Amino acid sequence: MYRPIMQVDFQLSRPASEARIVVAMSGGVDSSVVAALAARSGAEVIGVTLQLYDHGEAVGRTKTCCAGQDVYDAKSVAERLGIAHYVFDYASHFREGVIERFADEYMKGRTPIPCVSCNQGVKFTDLLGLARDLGADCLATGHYVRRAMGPNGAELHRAADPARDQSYFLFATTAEQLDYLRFPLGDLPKPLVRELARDLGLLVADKPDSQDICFVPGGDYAAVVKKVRPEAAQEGDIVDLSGRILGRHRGLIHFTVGQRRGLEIGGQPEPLYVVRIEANERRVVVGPKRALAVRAAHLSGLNWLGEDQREGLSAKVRSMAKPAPVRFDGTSIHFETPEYGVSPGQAAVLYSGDRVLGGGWIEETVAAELEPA
RNA sequence: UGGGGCGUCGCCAAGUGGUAAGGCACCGGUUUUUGGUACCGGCAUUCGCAGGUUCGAAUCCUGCCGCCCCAG
Repeated sequence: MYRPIMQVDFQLSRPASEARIVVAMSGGVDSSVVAALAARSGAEVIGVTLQLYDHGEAVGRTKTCCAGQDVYDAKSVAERLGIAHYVFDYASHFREGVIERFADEYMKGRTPIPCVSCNQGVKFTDLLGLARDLGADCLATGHYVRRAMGPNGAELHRAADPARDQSYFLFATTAEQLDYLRFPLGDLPKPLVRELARDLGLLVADKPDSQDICFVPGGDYAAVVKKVRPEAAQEGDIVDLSGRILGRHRGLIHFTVGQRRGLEIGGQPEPLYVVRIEANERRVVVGPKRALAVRAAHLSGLNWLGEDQREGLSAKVRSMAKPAPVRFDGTSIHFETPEYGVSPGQAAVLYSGDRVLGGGWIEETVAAELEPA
């Protein structure tokens, strides 16, 4: 039976037959399909996989990206597609730019987003530079996000499938990087991508989606942080909003603002949540849910992709949240209704409809004045 | 060693004769390319211990143990 092979537009500035596309291949389903789609486009395709870390004995696991098994999978896919494929060792870059930074943020009482650091550094700086060196017209990745051409150049938009949207992790992408990047999966629902993978006979078609932090094998990120920064395991007090000591904790790494579980403090009439983390005192401050309400957040490291728009915006303070209406004054976002669980170190990404206008890192938050219950 | 009170799951706590609520914590699952959140499920055959009364007690009686308060 004839099965139509989907064609996607790689938005090239010259005929595909003359173009060269570098595809970032993690070894997963998504980037494998991107490679396949690129190959179908008629352009010369070069698959590149970055070796970012090595789990050693953990090799063989299939839930993480860029480990031994994944490099092998990427290579196999490239072979089947008949495209060139290179593997580069960026482990030391990754360790410095992502893993150590991740640990240091926790040490400061903040909650990092390693995926953003990785996109900013290893992927969109190192790998992107590599693609340019290889003379490619663009670098294509498997991110679920859309790149659309607007009056002022390339724009970043949320994925068509809101359930898969990864725009949150790409807010720090600069206009220059965006100009060179391509995200062929942004318009496709995930099930279709898997279907394509099967139709193409890719052996990774049924590989499980990646989840958790890629460089943390068993989900125990605290163990990884302790390995890099042993001092991360220092104990401290857990206090309530008035400073009363309620208990002890086994290291700031285990906590993030808005967190409920793991405090091990019982006998309370209502659940306690981490309200803030005082790194210098190694203190975790907890309180009732209403104490988490935040009405504004101060941002740093702003990256702006849009025009100077400040009204009618919405913001996401975590990847899988529905954008909340906000006002932006240039450095802070002000929520129309209180937002909960806003943690320093996380990102605030600003949208105008489906378009990503930019975003920044949450430095500090302003508590909403709520009536005591 | 006079008086009073209390002892129910890790914590808080209902339940005073009819065969153990609930909350917190904890555990598991779902969701998720960050951390979290949320949701779903699990969680005392047993009520400080030992006897007794009763068809039947965590609930009544007796003794013992432990803790608290007042008075010393």
